[in-house]
Amino acid sequence: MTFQKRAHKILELLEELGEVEIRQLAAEIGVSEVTVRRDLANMAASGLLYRTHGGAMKVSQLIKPVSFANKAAVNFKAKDAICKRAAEDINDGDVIFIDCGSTAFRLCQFIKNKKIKVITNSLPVVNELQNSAVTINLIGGEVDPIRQAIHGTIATEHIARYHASKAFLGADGITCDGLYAGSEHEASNTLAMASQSDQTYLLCDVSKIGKTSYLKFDDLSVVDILVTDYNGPEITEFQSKEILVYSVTY
Amino acid sequence: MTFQKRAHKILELLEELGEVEIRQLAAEIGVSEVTVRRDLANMAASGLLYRTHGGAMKVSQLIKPVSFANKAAVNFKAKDAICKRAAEDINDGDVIFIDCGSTAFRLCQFIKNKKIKVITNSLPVVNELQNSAVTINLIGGEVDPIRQAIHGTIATEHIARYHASKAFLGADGITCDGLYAGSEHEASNTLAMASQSDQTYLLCDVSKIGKTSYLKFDDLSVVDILVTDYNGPEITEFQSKEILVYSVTY
DNA sequence: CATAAATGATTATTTTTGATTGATTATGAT
DNA sequence: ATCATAATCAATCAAAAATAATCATTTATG
Repeated sequence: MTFQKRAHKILELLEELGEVEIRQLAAEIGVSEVTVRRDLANMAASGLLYRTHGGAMKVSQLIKPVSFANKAAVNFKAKDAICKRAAEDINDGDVIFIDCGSTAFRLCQFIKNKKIKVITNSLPVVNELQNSAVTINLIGGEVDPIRQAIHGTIATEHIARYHASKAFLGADGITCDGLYAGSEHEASNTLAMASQSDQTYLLCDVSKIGKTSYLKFDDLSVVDILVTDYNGPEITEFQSKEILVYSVTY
Repeated sequence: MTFQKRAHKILELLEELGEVEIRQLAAEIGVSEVTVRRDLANMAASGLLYRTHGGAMKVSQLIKPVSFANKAAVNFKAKDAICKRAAEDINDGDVIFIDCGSTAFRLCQFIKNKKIKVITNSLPVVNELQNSAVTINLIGGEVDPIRQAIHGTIATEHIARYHASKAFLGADGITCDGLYAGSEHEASNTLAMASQSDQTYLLCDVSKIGKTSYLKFDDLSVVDILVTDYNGPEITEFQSKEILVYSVTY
């Protein structure tokens, strides 16, 4: 039983039940709880599900605003520190892209009072910024019910009609070779946003650094600034590729 | 029983009852009062409810933007009856437009189990159809924070790229002379949806019949079917304009 | 065969929960 | 109004459960 097969099974059960327990999954799939936990961590990082204490639930079942439930989210302290640093570069009057994904989502809390325009394909971002000072443009297209984001060719084309001063992007993994995504849709949206903005920020907590996923979609050429809580040896490699690195601590 | 699950339960009970006591919640959910108190503190901090001595209260409707999502909405019985009748015409395989507005929103509950594609510019519709059998396409563009909908020229252009078999539209007012809207944006979206679908249904409860608003945007030529709880004299006039009228009672 | 990756067992750490206790707040009688 | 009583609350602590981290073992892969 490979990871892909288990992931499929888990998503199936999740779709059917809305929420699942680790105990239950381990028994159902026939692997140890440790493995299930690892799988869930992976899938949560890709935005396929929301990790709870003892199990997982569908992202779409989260209570809105999502920031409420997210207090217990994976690695949220690192993500908050990253986003706080990134938000310092956002000024009134800016037009920014915000990518979908749990990391970029945490940017919302730091920009609520800024007079900016946010263009996003993430439904949680829209919900979160609902009653804030920012004006929101939502990318149109197919709704991905699992990731809670807008995807598809129409979405990608729609992004191309906008232009922003800064883009705040996420990725499933990043190595010195490039960026990795969990799905083609996400990759093309991320790339589209990058190409339509003056500066692109990549928000990556330590768990993403050095990690690869099934689809490599960029050789790091689109990334201008990497914001991360990681400070290991790869940092200099990123810098040698003309990437400015913001190292944050918390 | 995780925190998220309890939060759901609490919000559910709160929505139903208006206010709840800690004793009651503890018994209902099957956890200690201490835990309930902790949950309520968390939720109150996020503005999901008001904490009272011994329990909690629902936050006032004024503060919540999506006011038409709950049963307290205006005239909901008539709207439900209208939408129920309209939903009978929706079959598996259909592609339909759903307009923004409180009336069309109530269509959601009747189509959750249909295998259809819904194209909409209404954020509450997207939220409501989240865990349903339907696939959703969201119109892109500017987010109107008051109406909870997407509008603007990009939105109108985006609608033009789709085609649907049926469109379920709303209006601020309808007379024998035409349709009235409260804003240009809404009007152009409604018109765009109408022109891109084979059949257009207008969902209007009695309070809209005979009412005018500041912008007349159509002379009834785009309306194929009017679904309403009104059964006064104007009905024959609508019929004489080649509009099929579904009169519902409740 | 050697290396790398994935899995499972074990242990330490963290999170969650519920009980207890003293402080605070509401209620009603005077 | 004031006080006494009862209820609720916040804080602390301990137990249980879940998680993260480490290491050994198994399984794949070149």
